[in-house]
Amino acid sequence: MTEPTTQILVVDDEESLVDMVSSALRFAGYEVRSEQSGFDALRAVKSSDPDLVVLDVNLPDVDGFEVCRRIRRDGRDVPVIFLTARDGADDLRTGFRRGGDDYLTKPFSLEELALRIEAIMRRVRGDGGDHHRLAVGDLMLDDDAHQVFYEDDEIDLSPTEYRLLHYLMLNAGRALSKMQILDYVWEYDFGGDAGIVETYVSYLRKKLGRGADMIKTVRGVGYMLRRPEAAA
Amino acid sequence: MTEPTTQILVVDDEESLVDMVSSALRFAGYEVRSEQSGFDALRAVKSSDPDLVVLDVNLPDVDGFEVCRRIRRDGRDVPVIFLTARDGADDLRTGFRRGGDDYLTKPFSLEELALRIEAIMRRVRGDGGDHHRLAVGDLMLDDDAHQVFYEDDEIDLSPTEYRLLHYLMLNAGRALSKMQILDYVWEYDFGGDAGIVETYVSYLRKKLGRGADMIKTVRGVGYMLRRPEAAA
DNA sequence: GCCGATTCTCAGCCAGTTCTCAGGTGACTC
DNA sequence: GAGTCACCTGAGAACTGGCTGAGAATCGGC
Repeated sequence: MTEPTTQILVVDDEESLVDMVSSALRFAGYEVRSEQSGFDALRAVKSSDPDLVVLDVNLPDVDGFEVCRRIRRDGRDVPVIFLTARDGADDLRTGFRRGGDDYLTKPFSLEELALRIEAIMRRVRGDGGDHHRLAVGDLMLDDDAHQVFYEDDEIDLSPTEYRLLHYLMLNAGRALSKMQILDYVWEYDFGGDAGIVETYVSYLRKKLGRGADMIKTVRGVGYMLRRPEAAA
Repeated sequence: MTEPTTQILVVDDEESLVDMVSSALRFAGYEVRSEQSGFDALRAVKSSDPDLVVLDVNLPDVDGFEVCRRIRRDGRDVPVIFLTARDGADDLRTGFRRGGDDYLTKPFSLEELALRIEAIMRRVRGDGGDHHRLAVGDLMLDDDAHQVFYEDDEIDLSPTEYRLLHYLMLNAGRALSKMQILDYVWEYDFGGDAGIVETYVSYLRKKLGRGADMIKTVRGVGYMLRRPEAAA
């Protein structure tokens, strides 16, 4: 968590997406640079030598694969996360899943992107061996097993519930607005309203049983996961 | 698992294949170096003295057999795994299966390659005496005999089922995505869709009988083999 | 070359999941 | 203490992902 800042290059021609992703990653503690075309991306890789590249496949000039190929040809094995449209991903699978690379189909949630980046950085740093766990009070989230425990009882969560809890745990002791949660946990093109966060918090609390009040409602703001001694 | 790192040299002129194999082996804990031509390979063997060579037969300059012959002539008996195209392999089969060597016809699965490498390294290290086994809960996989037992009952598996179970057991307690499984257990040029993983999990569960629920479905993610006491 | 085993595709079914909505409840304001 | 507002939660509709049986295609052993 306190390693030297990781530099990420984000490449996509949709400006709003670049903005969103960039600010989320900056917030997560990464140093971010962005470009909107293939050629600019290549130039940026050469000049700033990033630790990871988030690369859209559909770019106006050179496509993402070609950009990646050229990066590799220059002898850089920086990991790349490709962003692709939902359809057609299957055909591409074998082509670009290699060298520590990964891909994400649009639309994705920022939580998902953050998870992939973390996983890749862990792999690159070579600490793939030990389990990656997150604990707050009696709550424990095992990210490798995708399991959650409360006082050693396993709690079965749906994917969305899991992402929500993960986000809350990452920000334990900090109040998060419903909008913030919506932006992070849901796919970025989600059209509905923030009320759905309430519904999912309700689901979570029900499943947490006695641990339900670990999720504190911050009236007029949003929610917060209580740290055991945050009361002080 | 904690022996001094094994150095592997991967030689193939197809860049994407080299990338894929290299990263898979690195992930499996090997130290990997790669070359794309016969001469470069010979030079690399001399300079880095690898513990094992994965060698494509069809190279642009010198062919794989010749490379192997020259390595031997220099007095090195480093084991070699040849990669060959599917056709024509038959004639060669008897020819080069000797001296700790092995071969694999393209396309192969990464799981298969990993199994061969493991087997050879075991042979070379001389611990052929004791059986090489993998156990998770009441499941036991005997890699030498290629047999699987659940509570001492032998379970008869097809080759693909075996590779799948082996991969799951290697990663017990960790959720694996269907894509990850597909990439590792199936041949790398498999064109079909990830749904086939579901089918094979279904086969496995049927054969496992009472042990069926050791394979947990992680909805939205993939599958995981349950460890008996994952809480530790 | 035949036959059984194996691999793979496909489609229907079902359970779990996502999301919307609306009535209820509790908290804060004046 | 009445009104208002934010939040909670149950019900249910629509959808999705995963399971499995059936069958076609292929492989491999004899």
